[in-house]
Amino acid sequence: MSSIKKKVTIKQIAEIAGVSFSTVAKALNDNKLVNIETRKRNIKIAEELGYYPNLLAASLRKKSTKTIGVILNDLTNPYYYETIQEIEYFLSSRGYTMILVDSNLNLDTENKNIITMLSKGVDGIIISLVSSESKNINIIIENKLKTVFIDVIPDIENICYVYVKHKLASFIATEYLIDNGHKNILLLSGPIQLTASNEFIKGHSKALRKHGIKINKSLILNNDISIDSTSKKLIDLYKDGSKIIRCTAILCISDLVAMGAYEAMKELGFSIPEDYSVVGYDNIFSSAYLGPPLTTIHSPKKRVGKISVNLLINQIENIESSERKKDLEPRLVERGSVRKIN
Amino acid sequence: MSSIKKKVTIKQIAEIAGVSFSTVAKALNDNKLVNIETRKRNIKIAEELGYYPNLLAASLRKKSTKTIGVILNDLTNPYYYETIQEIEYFLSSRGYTMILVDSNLNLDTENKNIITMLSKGVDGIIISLVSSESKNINIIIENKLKTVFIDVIPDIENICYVYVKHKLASFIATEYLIDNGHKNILLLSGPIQLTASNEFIKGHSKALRKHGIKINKSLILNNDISIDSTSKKLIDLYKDGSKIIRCTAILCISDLVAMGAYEAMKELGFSIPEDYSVVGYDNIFSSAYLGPPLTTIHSPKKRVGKISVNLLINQIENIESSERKKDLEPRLVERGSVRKIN
DNA sequence: TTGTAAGCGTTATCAA
DNA sequence: TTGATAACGCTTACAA
Repeated sequence: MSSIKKKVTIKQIAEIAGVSFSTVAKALNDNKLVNIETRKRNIKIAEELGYYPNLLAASLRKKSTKTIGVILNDLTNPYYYETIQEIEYFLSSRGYTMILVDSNLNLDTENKNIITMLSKGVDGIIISLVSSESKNINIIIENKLKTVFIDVIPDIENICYVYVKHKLASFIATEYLIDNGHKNILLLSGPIQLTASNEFIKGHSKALRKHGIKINKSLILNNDISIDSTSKKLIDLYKDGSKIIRCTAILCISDLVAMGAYEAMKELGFSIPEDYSVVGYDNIFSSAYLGPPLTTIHSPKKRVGKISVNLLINQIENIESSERKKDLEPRLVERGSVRKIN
Repeated sequence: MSSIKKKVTIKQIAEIAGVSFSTVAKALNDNKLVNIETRKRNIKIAEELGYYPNLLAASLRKKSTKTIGVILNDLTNPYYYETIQEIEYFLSSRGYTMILVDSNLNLDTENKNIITMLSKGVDGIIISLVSSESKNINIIIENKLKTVFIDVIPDIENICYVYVKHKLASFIATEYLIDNGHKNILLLSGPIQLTASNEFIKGHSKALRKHGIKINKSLILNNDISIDSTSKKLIDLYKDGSKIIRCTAILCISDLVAMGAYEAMKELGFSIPEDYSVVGYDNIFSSAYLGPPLTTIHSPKKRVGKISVNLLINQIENIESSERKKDLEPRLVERGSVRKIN
């Protein structure tokens, strides 16, 4: 009320209410042991004074902050945006709040981020690791930090994770291309040190094998997952007269990469899908609106968010649930970037 | 080291080091009053034990959490993604960390979010309000919460904000369309209660007036800022035989709205820019890759993030800086969605 | 039903 | 140069 008011605490409320501050504390927590009248009166006074609890103090005492950390390996990737939205949504509906940090694909930053979460006392984290084999995993385990891994999953017993089957994604995509008559498929995978890159290649190879198509290693490329680097790569390849251009389709490990392919084709004067068919992976927000709309493998990004929150909170609140691992399946979304040939 | 270790505190370090815990505390904070040797030794022990400070305790005592709250009115809007990235980046480079919450365009949720930030003791907030006239602003002011307003700015003395001139945006866009021969421009603005919607209309009208074009109120529409609702609206309008379709250009308050226009045109069998020219506003990530690439007014989303962090931290750390208000200018980005007519 | 008091893990003041 | 101690604002046994 007064304009020079200091932050109000339970002690001040206690003074006004004429009870001890511990009674106020109980009252504000709606403790049934406190007389209903006292409770009401204290709550009323608290409201009038504009009281809000100091959660730092409470957390210090209770050893629970009701906040969880979200550590992403690359916030720049639009892939994560939908997941973040869902995480925020479900977290808040469960009474939690989110600290969001970016590791910038850097192991040291990731390490720093994990320590920060520990220091700030989060109840748990949801993390997409920079690498599935980093030492940073040890910090998590040694400190018994409750965590759900998403996107990149370390190969460790008994961890809790939500995964999307990358191998299946490229398998589906490749079969789809084959069904549409494509035999010369250029595979644009990600950085070679990324587990996901290799899995994507495996699924692709598996589909080729299944259909009796010879695997041509020169048609499998590892490159950064970004529009610009993909576009540049493709243009360079073309200018160097690579035979890669004899392919009829391009399968990309990410819609971002597919967008890079779009850019390159535009630059080179080819059109999609007339000259080259393109299939992406992720189905990010914008893919449906590209010219032409991108045929892609949908990754259930929102479900990843929702489920990871559930797994994590169940862990934290010791809610009965044997589930600790979720492998989600991607699915084909047919749009306009693939042409049937024969 | 031991597998059943409890969280290590300065007391345990003190015991091992054979000094008092307060000496350890000073040592770990690199206090020069502590003997250099003691300092080194304590730090070494801390490292060996895998110590990390309990920031809850420190914050409670120091009254600073080194975390700032980011409260967005609609996390679902891709517009915010780049801003979030920048905020995270600059915050972390200044040693701060971010709590991110979504108000879902709901005043009660916004209120709850602000209280949460207060309770969690954030050092300040960056907020895009649900409404520029909400009572929630009072909570912020009464509690002297350091804040930077972005995107929607309340009309109040002496606040700190980063703004993008919406009026200028639509002015630029309209002039550009006029320069390209368009006189019948359909303006797709946002919800009528949004200040931004009105400013967008004002800038548009100003440009029309400047060029002696009569303002036709029936060509100004208020509608939700979303792809689907825009698309639906336009299709309905067309089917109802509205004369709106006699326009030659559509100016949209957001790229999202422009995307809705794209969808509608596709559905209706019109093509852009041949049949209708379209101009957007925001220049979100995907706009450059639409078919055709969207001509739009670029909003400096990243700069909003960067500057808001600077203004906020300067406030918090009492760094000399008279700046409290920043009005950023949008600029035209010509791409392929506008046709020159005569 | 209410109150006392200890404790959460730090920081910071003052004394030794 | 180091140590004792109070304090930050709350929760929670336990006592009254």
